[in-house]
Amino acid sequence: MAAGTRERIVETARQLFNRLHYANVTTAMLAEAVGISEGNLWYHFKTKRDLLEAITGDFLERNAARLAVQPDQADILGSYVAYLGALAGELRQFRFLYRDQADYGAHTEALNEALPDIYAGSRNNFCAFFRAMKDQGALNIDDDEIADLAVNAILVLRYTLEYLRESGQADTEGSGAVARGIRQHLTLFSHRLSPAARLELERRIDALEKGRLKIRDACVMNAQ
Amino acid sequence: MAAGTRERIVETARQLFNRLHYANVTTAMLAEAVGISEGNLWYHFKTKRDLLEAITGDFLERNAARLAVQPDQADILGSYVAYLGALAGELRQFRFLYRDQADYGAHTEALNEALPDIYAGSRNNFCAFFRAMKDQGALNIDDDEIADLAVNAILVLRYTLEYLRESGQADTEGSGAVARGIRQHLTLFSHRLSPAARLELERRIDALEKGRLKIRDACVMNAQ
DNA sequence: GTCTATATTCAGATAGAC
DNA sequence: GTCTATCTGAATATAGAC
Repeated sequence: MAAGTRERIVETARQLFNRLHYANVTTAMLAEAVGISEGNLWYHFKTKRDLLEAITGDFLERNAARLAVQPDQADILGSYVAYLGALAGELRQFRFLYRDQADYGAHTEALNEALPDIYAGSRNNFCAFFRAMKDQGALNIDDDEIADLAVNAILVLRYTLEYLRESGQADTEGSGAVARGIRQHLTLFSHRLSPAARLELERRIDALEKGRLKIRDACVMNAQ
Repeated sequence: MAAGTRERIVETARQLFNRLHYANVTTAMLAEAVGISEGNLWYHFKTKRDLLEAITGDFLERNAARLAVQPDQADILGSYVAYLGALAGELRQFRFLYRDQADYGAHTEALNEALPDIYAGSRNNFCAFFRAMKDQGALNIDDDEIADLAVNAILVLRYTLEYLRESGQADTEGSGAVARGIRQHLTLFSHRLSPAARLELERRIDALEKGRLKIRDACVMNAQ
């Protein structure tokens, strides 16, 4: 029974934080959800913030892998969609880290320091992809417009979640909110894509979502 | 000395909430900032939430006026920039109401119920402006692209503030964050504007910002 | 209307037995 | 490693004098 208590705490906390907001999840609530006593919680994590730091560490690791992605020149559109998939998973799995920043002081120093680089890295990623698309004739855009398009793409992908939540539409796991962000971001440059590239990109994004659904169904079956 | 204590509380609270986050402003802090005792605070507002409701009421009133704006067919670009100015002022003055929604439960029922309509109304406003620009030959866009452009405009204008804050850049009053959002949103459709409309829009946005600066300078002088 | 003093609540954290 | 019992501190709110 003792096996992996720490891991179960981290995993349960991440899910509860995503669902209810970091500040609204009490240690009593968390202990009950994990099925242990509060005292045991404090044995594994000296403070609630220590727990937050553990989750933040997982996030930073996964994020670093995403930022290291480069366009595959042999398959620009395929690698772009793969990148979108990685970003989408990150937004879903670490939803509260992105969302609850509004709660000043709720964040670890590590994350606060990393965020400027995370956004800068993301901008570089998108610029690299858009430039590669342009070089291959798939995207019709001026050089000096690429950086702005990258920022717009980040804004749409990242904040469609908040927009849906604020306007009363579901934004939690399984609601399809991240997928809607991906669709919406396409409207930023769809009209600048070659007809072939446009079709291909839409086809691959469909496939990405179908894949997600299959994974989700498998999880539901496993949960029985 | 008693004159307008209630108003001073509301005004001071709004500013503190904007600067520090609703949840981080304690009633003790607020009472000290206003220069009254905590007991007196409770005389004017039975609960902290009552105070929030008073501010929310001010917001909803101002917001309703903005949503009622229609494009002036005789001066589309001028009325569009005036609309942007109204939206910008709202985002600045009621910053925390937009931002701290992540703090689940921090909001009044009134605002939670109004938000879907507020976003829907804003989308309608932007659609009306873009359609008018198209009809006058200022904007080159397909009919079925207008709704998406409206959503993108809202996302950029509203969330550039969060993007700047998260990435470590100032987003508070006087930082120019809202102005940056206005600039960024222009990149969504700048390439689709006629050269004349493009120049005219940029000129008017410059003027809007200059006007703001003049107002701000005046405030600083008055504060002496 | 405004103050001082006090009460209430509850989340975060500790102590020590098992 | 896990539990039960208890403590602390901070924030919201009340009571009652002036």
